[in-house]
Amino acid sequence: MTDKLKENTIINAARDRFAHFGFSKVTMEEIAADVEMGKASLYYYFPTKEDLFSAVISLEQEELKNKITIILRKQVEASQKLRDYVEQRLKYFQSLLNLGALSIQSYFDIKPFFKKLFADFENFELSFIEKIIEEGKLSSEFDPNLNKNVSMVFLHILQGLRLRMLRLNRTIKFNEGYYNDLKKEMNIAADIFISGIKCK
Amino acid sequence: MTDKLKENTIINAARDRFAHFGFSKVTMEEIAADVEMGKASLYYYFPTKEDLFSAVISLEQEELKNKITIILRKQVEASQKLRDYVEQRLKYFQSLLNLGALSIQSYFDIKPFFKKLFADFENFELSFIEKIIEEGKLSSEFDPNLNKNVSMVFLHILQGLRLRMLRLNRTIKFNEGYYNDLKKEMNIAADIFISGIKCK
DNA sequence: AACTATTCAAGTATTTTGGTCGAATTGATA
DNA sequence: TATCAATTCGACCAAAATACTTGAATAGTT
Repeated sequence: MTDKLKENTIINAARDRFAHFGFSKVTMEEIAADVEMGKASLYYYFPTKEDLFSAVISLEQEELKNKITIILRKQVEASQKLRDYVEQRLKYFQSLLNLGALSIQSYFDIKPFFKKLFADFENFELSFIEKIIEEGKLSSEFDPNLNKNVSMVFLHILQGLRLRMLRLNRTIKFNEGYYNDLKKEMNIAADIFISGIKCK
Repeated sequence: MTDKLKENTIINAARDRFAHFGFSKVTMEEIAADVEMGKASLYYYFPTKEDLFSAVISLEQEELKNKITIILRKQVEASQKLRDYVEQRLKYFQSLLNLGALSIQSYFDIKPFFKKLFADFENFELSFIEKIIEEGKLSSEFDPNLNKNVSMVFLHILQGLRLRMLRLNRTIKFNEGYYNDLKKEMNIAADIFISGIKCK
């Protein structure tokens, strides 16, 4: 097995564990056992547990980026693309929750090693939204005189809604009910927003 | 809130946690937080973590006992009752797995504080099977000259199949695939057994 | 043979966590 | 109000778990 392949094996095993138990509940030894290695061998590939976790998060982000890129290429109107984005983004949020990457405090008291990862991703998202809105302007679907920060505002609205739900989410798992509530809320917010930036 | 009620609140919160993460992955502090108490208050009701866990197991067992008792009262032939029992018992097995009560080693190297709990339950099961088989004999569905240990053998066959599957179950969760395999296997075994004790 | 990449058993240092204790609080009763 | 018992929790401790290291062994390559 090649080096890169083994790394992926580890990342995938780690993802399965994290997705089920969350970051703090998974030990390096367990992951090592999953891939049938000694614990120390894991440290050969990933210098810290956090690095391994970062790799998992990166993978998740990469997957979302792909999905988002696909949305961008679709032959639908810009407002539909925004709606699709909202949906995919919510799914990603849920998987982060399961991974144990998010909690009320970790969202504020965010560890330094995650900061960059999330910041980069946020930039990607922002430029994605900007592209769609630009597209909508060009096709006369959206008002051409929109404030240039409108993309950022949209991004922040979604972030705010998620954060709010995170605060409520004191239970073990982000359960189905909460998830659907948040989904509805997001869709409504997106609809209003889209309607608000459309040409009158 | 009364004393008994608070106890149940704790047990239920604990059950939710254990069902999701397993015994070893749950801390008393987490359970305390769930019921909005201090950790020390939990120890007021349950002197040890194992005691709390026992209470959860007891609850599960009680629920299975109820289901089994209902089966006994049904107006169906004895062989069908046995099949119903096999199904319910398998579900209970799965929930124990999720609670983290079972693992390959814990099945052999069973902790003393569980021993009695499981032993009592096994006796209940045995007498349940005996009743059904007696019933089948009376209605001439089963061979009246059966060896008196036939109930115990049936019980042990099921135990053996579960134990075997437990050994295979090295992954994180007893996944759907394994579960269905075990279910099929159990049903086949039950069918053969039933056919074997029927009147010819 | 010489060298590099990889593995792991057996550590160490730190954190977590099961469990305790005594003081504070609540609430009923007289 | 005073008293007493039931209940709660902050702060603590000892033991266990766990992130991470080290150094030596092994596998693989040239």
